[in-house]
Amino acid sequence: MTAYKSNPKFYVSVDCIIFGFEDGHLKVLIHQRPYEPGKGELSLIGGFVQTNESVDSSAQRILKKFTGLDNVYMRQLATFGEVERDPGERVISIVYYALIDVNNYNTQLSDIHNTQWVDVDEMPTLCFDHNEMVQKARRMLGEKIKDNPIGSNLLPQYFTLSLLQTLYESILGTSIDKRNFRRAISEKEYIQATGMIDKESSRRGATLYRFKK
Amino acid sequence: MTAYKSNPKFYVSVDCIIFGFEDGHLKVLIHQRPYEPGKGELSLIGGFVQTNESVDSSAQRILKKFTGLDNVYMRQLATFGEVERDPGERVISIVYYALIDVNNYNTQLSDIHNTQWVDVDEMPTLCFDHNEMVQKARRMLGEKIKDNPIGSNLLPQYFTLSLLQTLYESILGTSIDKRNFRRAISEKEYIQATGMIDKESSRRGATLYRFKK
DNA sequence: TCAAAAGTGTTAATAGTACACCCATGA
DNA sequence: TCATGGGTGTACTATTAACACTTTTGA
Repeated sequence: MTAYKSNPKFYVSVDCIIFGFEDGHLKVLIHQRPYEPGKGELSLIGGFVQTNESVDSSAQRILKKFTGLDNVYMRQLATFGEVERDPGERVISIVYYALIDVNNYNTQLSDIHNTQWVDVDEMPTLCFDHNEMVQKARRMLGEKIKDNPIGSNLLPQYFTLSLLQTLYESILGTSIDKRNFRRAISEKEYIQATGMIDKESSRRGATLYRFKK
Repeated sequence: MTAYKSNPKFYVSVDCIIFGFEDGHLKVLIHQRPYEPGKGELSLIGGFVQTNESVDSSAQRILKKFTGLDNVYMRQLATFGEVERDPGERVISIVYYALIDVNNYNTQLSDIHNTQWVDVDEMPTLCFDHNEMVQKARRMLGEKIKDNPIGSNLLPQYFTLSLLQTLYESILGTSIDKRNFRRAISEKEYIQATGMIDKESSRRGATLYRFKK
């Protein structure tokens, strides 16, 4: 074990890109950094890895602290390790992205931590390298949605195909032909129609779908 | 800056999965761990991140130390952060994979560090979570080769299409139809025929190709 | 003369893209 | 009655997959 002793140790942080889908737009949860350096600047949700937890657990703990949520879709994105990335001290940051349903998280916690949703297409300047992290996460999400049913994590349990299409469009940043989209979705076994009709979003009413589990 | 002080620090290591292509097989460079814990066990090439270098630079330094090579294709794979992953002390490991030409690296360094190439399809048991790292890197490589000209990093400057096909087959773990393969390759603008003929590998002789840069 | 690797086209199936109109309803 | 979003099918194009024989040459 003494062989390790000659090496330096580092602060290791976790930063989370928490995606949500609201008003037809893909959004990211951010807040004001509560301490120096960069106090008051906009920042991703983050925290430091502790000794008694794995890095993955740390990410889960942080997500729960800010949203109240457990058992969330979360994946490791990448590690950011530039020497000067944090102007205060050397911190190596391991970045995760998570997908949550904006209608189902703890808004009290949101108030406490002053979090807010910002449109991923209109990201303000964030502190440090956080904008770069968001860009990378967004590209990853675009790759994922092509063959993973990740929409289930961003949408309410029941949803119309129009809403699902809007989600795809906002993640991919493109517009999609309605008929082609509906055909493609109907071929996916993990999305199924319920008998229910949504009368909120249109006069005629739209079939509600859900993800199989 | 004092806000960070209450948090723990960690050893951070870099482990490299160095891929090479030899005798028609995809191989990984490993060696015997030179210190405890696990001294003498088989291990990926690795080392500790130092204070004066970014994590990326650290990976480059380690690669150079073991192979003598600079300017190598190397990408970050993932970070492994389980609490007990290293039985000695808590070490968070950031994993990279690299592609090198087995005919063009420093074999003196290889002797010094006792490195050896092992077939990725016949991996021995490595220490800690290193086998898991290799598996993940291999999957990543399979994804990459589908639309990146990464073969240029694993092959000599001039190569036959048969050799290129064998490379693809060993990375993807499948067999590929020769005519379909050659048509697909001929449509890629980054691979071009030279006028040269290789007379080593066959009686008839095969056209030598190269990657454009 | 024969073993060994090089080289070469066609057809079928599948996936993706483009495109426009009628329907049901509540205000 | 009309504005709003819901719902539907077909033709074209591009990509992928399956498949077998001839050529050249050194031993």
